[in-house]
Amino acid sequence: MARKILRPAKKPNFLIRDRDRLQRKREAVAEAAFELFLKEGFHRTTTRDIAQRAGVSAGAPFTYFKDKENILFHIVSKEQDRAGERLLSALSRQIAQATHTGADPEEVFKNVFATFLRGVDEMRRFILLAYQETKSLNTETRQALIARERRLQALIGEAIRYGVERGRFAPDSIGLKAHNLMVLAHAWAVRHWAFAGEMESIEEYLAFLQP
Amino acid sequence: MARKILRPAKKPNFLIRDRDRLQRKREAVAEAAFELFLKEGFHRTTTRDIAQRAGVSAGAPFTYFKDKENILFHIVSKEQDRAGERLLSALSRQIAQATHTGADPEEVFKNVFATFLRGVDEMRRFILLAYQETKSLNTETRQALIARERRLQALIGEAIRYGVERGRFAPDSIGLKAHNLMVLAHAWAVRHWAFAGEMESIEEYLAFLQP
DNA sequence: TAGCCTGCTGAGCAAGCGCTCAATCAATTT
DNA sequence: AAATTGATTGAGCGCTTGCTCAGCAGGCTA
Repeated sequence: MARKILRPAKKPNFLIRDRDRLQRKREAVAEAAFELFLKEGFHRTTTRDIAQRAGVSAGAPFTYFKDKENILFHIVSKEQDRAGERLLSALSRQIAQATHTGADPEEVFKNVFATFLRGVDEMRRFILLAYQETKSLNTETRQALIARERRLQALIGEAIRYGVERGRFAPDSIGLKAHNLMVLAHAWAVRHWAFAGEMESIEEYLAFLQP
Repeated sequence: MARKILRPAKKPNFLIRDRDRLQRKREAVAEAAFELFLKEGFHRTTTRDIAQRAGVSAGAPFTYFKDKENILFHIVSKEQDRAGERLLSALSRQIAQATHTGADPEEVFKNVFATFLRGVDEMRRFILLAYQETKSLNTETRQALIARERRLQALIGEAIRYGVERGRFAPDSIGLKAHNLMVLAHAWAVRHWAFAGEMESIEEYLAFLQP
C-alpha cells in the first residue's frame, strides 16, 4: 500500500504560467477524489480511479498533490476552513450580539441552533467523509477536526449558558447538552438515509428538533 | 524446497485432540482481528498482523476463514446474533409485560430505554466497528445490520406509543423520536472519547438522558 | 522554422498484499 | 517402530497499488 521510502526531492520546478488553470485542475482532481472517497471509501479508491473520474492521466494526481493521503488532507482542511470557520464566526457574532442587546434566551438559543444546523446541512458531505475516514487521517488532521468540533460545541454551550444565567434553562451538564445537540445535528449528515421518507429538508428537521 | 530454515524451538503443545479446538482457535483469530480492525481499520490491518497477534502462522487465518472479508463478516454477524437478538427479545418482553399489566407510561419508557442503553454499552465495541467499517461490509451484511437497527428503533417507538395511547406523550414523529434516542445512545459507543472526564459510567449517562 | 519551456502523459517499477500448498510436526493407530 | 492421519506452518506466487520519470504535445519567442 503506502510507500514508505523517502522521496528525493519536491517537484514544482517549473514556473506556473496559468495559476488559475492549475488550481482548477487541482480542484477537479480533489472533487473526483471526494466523490469516490464518499462512495467507496479511501482505501478502496485507487489513484487511477481518481484520475479517470477527473478526466486526467494516471500521473496527474501526483503533479497536484504530494501523495494520495494528501488529497484527503486537502479535501478535509479546505472544507474545514471554508465552511467551518464561517460557521464559527457566525455563531460567535450571534452570541455577542445577543449579549449586547439582551435578547430573549429562548429566541437566542433557537437562532444559534438554527444557524448551526443549517451549517451542518451545508457541510453534509464533508461531515460524512470526516466520520467515515477518521482512521485514514493522520493524527494532526484528526486533532484539528476534533478541536474545531469542540469550539462549535462550546458556542452552543454559550447559547445555553446565556439562558442559564438569566434563570431560564437548567444549569447542569451544559457541555453534554451541547454535545448531544451536536450529535443530533451530525446525524442529519451521517445517517441521512434514516431520514428518507420522514424528513425531506433541513428546515423540517429543525422544526422537529426545536418544539 | 519450501522449507529451508530450521524451525525455531516450538512451544509445547498441550492441546489434546479436541472437537472444540478449531472453534477456539477460530475465535482467537477473530478476536485478534476485532482488536486490530478497531484500532487500525479493516484495510490497514494485514492478515499477517492478525496472525501474529493471534499467535498463529500467516496461513492460519485462511484455515479458519475463507478470506479476510469473511473474518469481518464473522465478527459482525456473531456479535449481532449474540447481543443484538438478546436485546431485541428483552425489549419485546418488557413492552409486552407493560401492555399486560398496564404499567405507568413514564415508568415503562424509562425502563425500556434503560435496557436499550445498557445493551448499547455492552455492544460498544461492536457498534463502533459497525459504524467505522460500513464501507468494508458487503451489501447483504450491511442491510442485515440496518434491518436489526430498525427493529430496535421500532421497539423504542413502541414504548413511546404506549405512552401516546394513554395520552401522556405527544403523538407526533414517534419514529424520529425513537431514531434520535438511538442516535444519542450510539454516541456513547461511537464518540466515547467525547464523554471522557464528564461521564464515567453508562449509569451516569442514563441519568443524564432521562431527567 | 527552429528552439525553448511548461504541463501533462502513461508505461513501468518496487513494494505490499491476500492467499496457497508442499513440507513438516504431533498425536494416534498399527 | 513404523505408518497413518490431521493440523499447522511460512516461503513464495501472482496481482494490485502508489508513485516515478523519460518523453512528448503544443504554445511562445525570435
